[in-house]
Amino acid sequence: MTPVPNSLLKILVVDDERPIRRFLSASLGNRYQVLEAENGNQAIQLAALHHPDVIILDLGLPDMDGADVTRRLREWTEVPIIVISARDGEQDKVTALDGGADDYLTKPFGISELLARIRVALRHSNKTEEESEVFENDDLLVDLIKREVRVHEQTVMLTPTEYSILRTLVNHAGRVLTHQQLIREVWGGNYEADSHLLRVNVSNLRRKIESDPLRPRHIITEPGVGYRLKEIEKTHDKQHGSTFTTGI
Amino acid sequence: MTPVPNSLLKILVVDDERPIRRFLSASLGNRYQVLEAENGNQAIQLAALHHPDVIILDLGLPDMDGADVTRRLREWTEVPIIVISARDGEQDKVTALDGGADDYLTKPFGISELLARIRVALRHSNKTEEESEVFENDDLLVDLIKREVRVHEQTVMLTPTEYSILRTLVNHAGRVLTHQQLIREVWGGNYEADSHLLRVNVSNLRRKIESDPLRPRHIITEPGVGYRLKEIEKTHDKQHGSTFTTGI
DNA sequence: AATCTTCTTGACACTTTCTTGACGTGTCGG
DNA sequence: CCGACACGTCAAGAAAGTGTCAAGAAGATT
Repeated sequence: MTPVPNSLLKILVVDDERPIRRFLSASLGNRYQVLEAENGNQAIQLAALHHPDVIILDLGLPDMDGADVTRRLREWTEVPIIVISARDGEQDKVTALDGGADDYLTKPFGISELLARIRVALRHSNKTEEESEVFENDDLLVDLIKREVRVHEQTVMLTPTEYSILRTLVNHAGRVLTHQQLIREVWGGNYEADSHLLRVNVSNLRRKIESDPLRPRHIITEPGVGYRLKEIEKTHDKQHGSTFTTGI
Repeated sequence: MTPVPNSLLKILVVDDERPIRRFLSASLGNRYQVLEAENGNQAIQLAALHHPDVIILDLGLPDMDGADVTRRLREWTEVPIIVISARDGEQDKVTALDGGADDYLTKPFGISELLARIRVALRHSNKTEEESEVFENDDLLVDLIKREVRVHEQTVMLTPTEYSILRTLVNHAGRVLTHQQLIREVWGGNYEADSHLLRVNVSNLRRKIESDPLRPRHIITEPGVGYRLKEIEKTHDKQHGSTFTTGI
């Protein structure tokens, strides 16, 4: 499990026809790392496992509807989905786009157009990720670009899972993340929700980044809900405020 | 308390042919506020002046190339640009998309497809916007996105049940909720109707959010019926104004 | 194959929250 | 004035959630 897309960008190609898969793989293989799936279930599994940067999805799958695949994926990820289909009907396009797809190409299409639309999709996701590249609060500093975490100017080593949890919290700093949301984001969509696993990892994470793990100041527990990464404190409030809120 | 954007979203239509502008304006006018430009300079001026949420750009403009318009716009804004063009060549599409456009439609196209692609573009830009649903009345503030409750600017900690009750009341602020409705919403549909349980939790909730629990000003008891959350000022959503720079 | 790190699972102590029952208060009609 | 009724408060046991330790499993590296 590699939670961080460090080097080559990954593209998942979903199509039931082998020749088309091979053609796309060959066309994209120069620039991207290509994963292939031949049905919907395999697509969802691979997406959960590898966290691709773009998904190219053919609508005519044998086991499930393309719209179902999109919906299932959208439950836990916002990876750009480019739908390709032989059907040129306007209603098909509207259904797919409203169902969560980001683009729709009608077969046959030129490979350079597909590449250009992939670049557009990547541009979009890059933009959102760069919004919060560095998080800093008090003695904690998280650099999402360098993948570096510092406490009191000291670099600390985190395991991939720990870093993945922290990264997710940083991306939604200040907001409560439910156990489910964190588990989905860290372990993938089809993982059975076991909050115990999450608790152990949060415990380990706290031991590394909290100066007093018994009274955590960064990763706040929201009882019954999940966790929250505390943002910059207000100046006039000198007590460590009980910025808690819980709910279902 | 609707998650819908506040005012009407603005769309800038750029096309030199008047009939097409009129047609698009008529088609989009139901849902969006439409601005029209007939050349590149006008388009850039209007974009700078009105900050539209989406730009629909025809490539064949009299005064400047469509690619130039895109480039000029991209110098200062990341507003989604949907290019429409009569030219179906693949190279045209690649050039436009790599030049900063977010989508490319070949004329003639169906209006419902255009609308769907506009929704996709809006979905993308909305993703970065931090909308919050906030209920505010006097000294009480409930942020349903952050799951944060404040009284007198002080964050208070609520248990999951308490928060669930308060959230239900906020969602129907001003209206009376019967005991049955609240119990069903908080504990689930098949729960035995025991209003005593509800009373205990409301009591605990009041102790936390009412400055004088003996004379509650927010959660009003409607004898024999249920409870009501008093509202004076309606909810307000956070705007996506450029005046707010939430630095990390 | 041996070693190391990391992940996962189970057990346990601890804390918080939920639920129940008892009791007090206030209102209203007889 | 009294009883019936609905509501609010308190306290204690039950239930659920949380944090930590430790040992085995899985995977990578050498």
